Amino acid sequence: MDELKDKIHPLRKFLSLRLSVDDESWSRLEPQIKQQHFKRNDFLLKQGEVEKKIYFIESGIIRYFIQRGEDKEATFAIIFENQLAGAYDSFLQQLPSEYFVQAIKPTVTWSFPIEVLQRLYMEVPIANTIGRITCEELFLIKAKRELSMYKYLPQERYLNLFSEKPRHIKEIPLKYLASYIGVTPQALSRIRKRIK
Amino acid sequence: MDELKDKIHPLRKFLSLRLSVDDESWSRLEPQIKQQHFKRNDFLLKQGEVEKKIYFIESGIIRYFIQRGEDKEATFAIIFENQLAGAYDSFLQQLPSEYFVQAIKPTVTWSFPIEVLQRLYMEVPIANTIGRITCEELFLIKAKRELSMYKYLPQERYLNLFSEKPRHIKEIPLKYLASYIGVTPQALSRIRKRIK
DNA sequence: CGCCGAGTTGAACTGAATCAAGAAACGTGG
DNA sequence: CCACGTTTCTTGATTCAGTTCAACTCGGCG
Repeated sequence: MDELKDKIHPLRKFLSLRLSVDDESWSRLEPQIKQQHFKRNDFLLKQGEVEKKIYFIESGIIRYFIQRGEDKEATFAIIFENQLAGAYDSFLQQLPSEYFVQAIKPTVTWSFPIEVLQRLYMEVPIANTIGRITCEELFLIKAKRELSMYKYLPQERYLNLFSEKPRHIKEIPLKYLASYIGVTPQALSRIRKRIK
Repeated sequence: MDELKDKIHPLRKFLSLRLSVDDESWSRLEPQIKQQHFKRNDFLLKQGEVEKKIYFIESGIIRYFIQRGEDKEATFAIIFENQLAGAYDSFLQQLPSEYFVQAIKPTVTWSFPIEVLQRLYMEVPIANTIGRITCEELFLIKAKRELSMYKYLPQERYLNLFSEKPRHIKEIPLKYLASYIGVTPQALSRIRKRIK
């Protein structure tokens, strides 16, 4: 029990790298944050649902995908531990999500519900800054990915991902990776053979 | 002169649609905001430069593009009047931009320098909220575009743009539109013929 | 042991890029 | 305001990377 108390909260660690979080503020935030566990293939959110939470990924991997036609899907984002996740566009507008958010391996998250966040904006000055930082973080991820889609070819994107997340890449089924870098599983299989 | 005084500032109008801006706060912000004019093909920012400002587009059209190889370029964003612009990723990180930001017709902007914004975060409570709203706005644009790239075919993207911005689309050279939609100018030319 | 999903490999097809050339539009200076 | 030159757009022919379809292998799990 004492060990748990001493261990710094992973979300606090994440926030502390981006802004200064004093004990007073943290003690107001901390009780609002709930842990959730997801099994492989569990959904954090399905298409048509409205996102009510922002998730911080303590461990695991999340993918975002949309459905095209009856049986095809396109994975357009993959999020790893120590990143923020959730259908943030649905969250901001409180409109139904056009895509799915799914764990692709067992995943542990910490999340704020939206009502809590909005109340905190009023009550705790730092919350507003957290809101801004959160959004900036998510913006940068999207901007980076957008650029990589324009700057690099599929095989280059694969190699980039490989050098950025060598440890994780093995845990992601090839079919999701393929979709993420913008080709069919067959094409990625051939890319792999070519570069090996 | 009196007419000018009475006319509501276009940026204030923009902000008021998203949060309440009292006269007191506005009077602190207003003197910090500078108008700038750009001619056709002027650059708001070039690759390698660090973005120091956030722009609000009063009128005109802006495109974002990266250079590939020696002579090829890819337009990945087009921004119209009453939207925010600038290399926001470069701005947030204060790192050199990987892309260019350019006016494709005569354009009038209002902009905050970054130092002012950061000072305002401390001094004017509402500034923090403006920072958040700004970021949310820019995030939603990116998220929307990302989805449209996955959900729709190039000709559908063209038609969507057409129905969203019929007035503006004529003012954008086809080669930029083509790139934005994700095809070559030749291919877009053929799409046009096909749907007409 | 046999099934099923995932990955690999092969062959044929296809849609868009590229190469090339001509037509139209644009703007710049005389 | 016209004439020339440059840029943009269109159209055609060719090429090619990646998709699709299909068969086969591999590995985990009931």
